[in-house]
Amino acid sequence: MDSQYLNCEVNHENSLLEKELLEEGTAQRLAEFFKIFADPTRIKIVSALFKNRICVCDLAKLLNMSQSATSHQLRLLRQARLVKYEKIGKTVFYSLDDEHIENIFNQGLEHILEQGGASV
Amino acid sequence: MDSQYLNCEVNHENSLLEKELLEEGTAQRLAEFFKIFADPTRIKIVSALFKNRICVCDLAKLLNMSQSATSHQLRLLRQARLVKYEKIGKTVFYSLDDEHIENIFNQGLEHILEQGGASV
DNA sequence: TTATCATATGAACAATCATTCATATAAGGA
DNA sequence: TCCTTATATGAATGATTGTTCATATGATAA
Repeated sequence: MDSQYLNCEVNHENSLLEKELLEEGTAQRLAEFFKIFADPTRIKIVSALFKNRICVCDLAKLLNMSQSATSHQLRLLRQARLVKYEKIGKTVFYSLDDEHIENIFNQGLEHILEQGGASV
Repeated sequence: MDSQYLNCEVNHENSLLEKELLEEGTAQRLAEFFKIFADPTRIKIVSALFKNRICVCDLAKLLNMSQSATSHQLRLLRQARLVKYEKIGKTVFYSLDDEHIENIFNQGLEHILEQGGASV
């Protein structure tokens, strides 16, 4: 680890590689963002909110999960500003709050559908 | 947990909600897919491969990471079929192998750039 | 062959994370 | 007021994951 330069024995003209690498902070934030989609429960929540405004207790029943688990996941989605909520009486309704979600979600879906049974 | 139906005391006309929920298997595969983008190291690898074909040792230096760690991450990307490789002599060159990556990646990037400093 | 370089991989470990359990808040109804 | 309903959240726990370390494979050079 003494050289700053790219230097396999093989010499591949890579002098401008460093410029193409995402900087640390950006990579971190981007990873944080994708982490939100990296869980089946949250994926299902997002898919449920796609066409509906849903309260927590209905969502919990729909997911067949505890109210607590559902609420914890909604908190993550809230903190990432992917959902917004609206309190009416005792009930809190959640809905989507980002235009990119639909695109990213669908592209991911397209990907896994095309791939067929290509998991390892 | 005795009722299968959506039944807050509040009645919100939700009778068709169940159809909108992604089924378990799909949600799981989609989450698996996004999990690959959910790590800064892999994000950086993908960003580096965007415009280049790179060998493992150069990539390790570029990331300032050990050869082993780099190789482990490349294995995940390989298993997800997001990268392909080409062995030339001792050297293995990796490159991107999916058309959706660029779109998903850029949409994510757009998202975090728009958001500014909106982390919680 | 023996040595070295490039890469891959199993095991171990620390860190992160999703869920559960218990409890808290806050709104209505009796 | 007291009780119930809807939601939120801190702490604990089991599972998952990224990295390191040690080692293995496979190719080239001497």
